[in-house]
Amino acid sequence: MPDGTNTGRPRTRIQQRNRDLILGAALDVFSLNGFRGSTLDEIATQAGLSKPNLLYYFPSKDAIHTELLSGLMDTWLDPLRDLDAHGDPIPELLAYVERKLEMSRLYPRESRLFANEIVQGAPRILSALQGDLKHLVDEKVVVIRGWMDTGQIAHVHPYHLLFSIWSLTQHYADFDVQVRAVLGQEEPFQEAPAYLKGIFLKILTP
Amino acid sequence: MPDGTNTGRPRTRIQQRNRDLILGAALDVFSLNGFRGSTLDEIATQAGLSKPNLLYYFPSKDAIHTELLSGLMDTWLDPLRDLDAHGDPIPELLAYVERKLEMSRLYPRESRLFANEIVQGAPRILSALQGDLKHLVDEKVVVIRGWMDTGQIAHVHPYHLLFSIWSLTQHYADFDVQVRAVLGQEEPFQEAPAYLKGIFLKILTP
DNA sequence: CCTTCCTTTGACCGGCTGGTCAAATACTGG
DNA sequence: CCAGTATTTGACCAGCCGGTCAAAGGAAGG
Repeated sequence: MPDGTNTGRPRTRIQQRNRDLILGAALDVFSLNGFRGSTLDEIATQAGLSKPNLLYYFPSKDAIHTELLSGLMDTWLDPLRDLDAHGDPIPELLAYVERKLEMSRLYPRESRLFANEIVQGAPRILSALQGDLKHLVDEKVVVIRGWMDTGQIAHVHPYHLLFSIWSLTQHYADFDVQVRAVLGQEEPFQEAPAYLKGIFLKILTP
Repeated sequence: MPDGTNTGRPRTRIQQRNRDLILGAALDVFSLNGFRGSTLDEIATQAGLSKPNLLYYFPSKDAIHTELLSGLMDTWLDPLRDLDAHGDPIPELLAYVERKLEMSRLYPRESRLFANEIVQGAPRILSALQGDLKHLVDEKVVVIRGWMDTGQIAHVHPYHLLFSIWSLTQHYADFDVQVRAVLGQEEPFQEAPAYLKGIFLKILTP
């Protein structure tokens, strides 16, 4: 019956299991090759299912990708949502940096999926970027500007400050190969938290 | 005659022109879709040539990609090479940041080509990362450590410092779509130089 | 003008692409 | 155990993929 499965039925264990298998495999493949560079055969093999079986659960390659992206968008913005306007500004921002870095460490595939999509022009999520993302950012920038105006943190361009946080934290997931090639033995995530905390403290201290 | 054209012959105007056309078109296409997501037909169309004509000048899709990457690697590392051990440390590092940011502004396609390659696991340039790149970085890190030990700049993890510079500057090329979606009207490269200069001054001041 | 070499192309190839379908198989409630 | 439904699959399709090739078209020197 599945595919879109818009009928409000509750989804059986086997449906749940196979959808999870497919989405997991698709995350592996899409995050490594981008949308156009990935094939259904590869996803099917990775998931341990046959290709027609994939298409029994999802109507198309596009649908799998869209499902992944839209499911991820929320999770990805959660750390920013949790930035508390009523918290202590500097610890609050440092905690945000830490949460974002933790996302890179725990969910590198998700980070790379986004990176691929955006590097390649964000054809499928541009509207989400201009909508949900921009609105959330605008809202939080008001908070940050407030902290700056009351002298609680240094005055820097708030949008570019957020870009810095995204860029620096996601770098450890997206450019993992390069980071490891340069570091050699050293584990990237051993020093990264302290390093980032240190530099953002300098950036934010008034 | 072309293809590999290992014969030492000087290359005619028409050969030069068509090779340039192909490499330019390939840069457009590869940087937007990654290697596997790009097709020879697309590159040929973009170059205004027929597909067999492409393959008259380059032996394979792979060869075009490799040519682009290896040609780019040097250019990409030039700003770091120019970091002068005998210069004034802080201005020297800020100038490096500026050069890297300028690269993102002027050569976003090249930046995205690298980003695609590395995000996707750097299958074709891993050895260059572990070789040329690592050696150059190791060499410059010695210089930077020297500056730290003599108290001329603040003590921070030198490798992660370089990652920061790469990450922050390349972000404006690689995530251009997202940056613009969030900023709305404002031109990213209007505020970016001053912003980055400001934060790196804070990071580096002892 | 002819010859020679460089350049361009249309037609073609086997293999892979996303996707379909009917038939076979497993699972479930009665 | 059976009926009915959910799941799985082999065979298949048209179109695209990277790449080949023989033959045609151009340029340039003698």
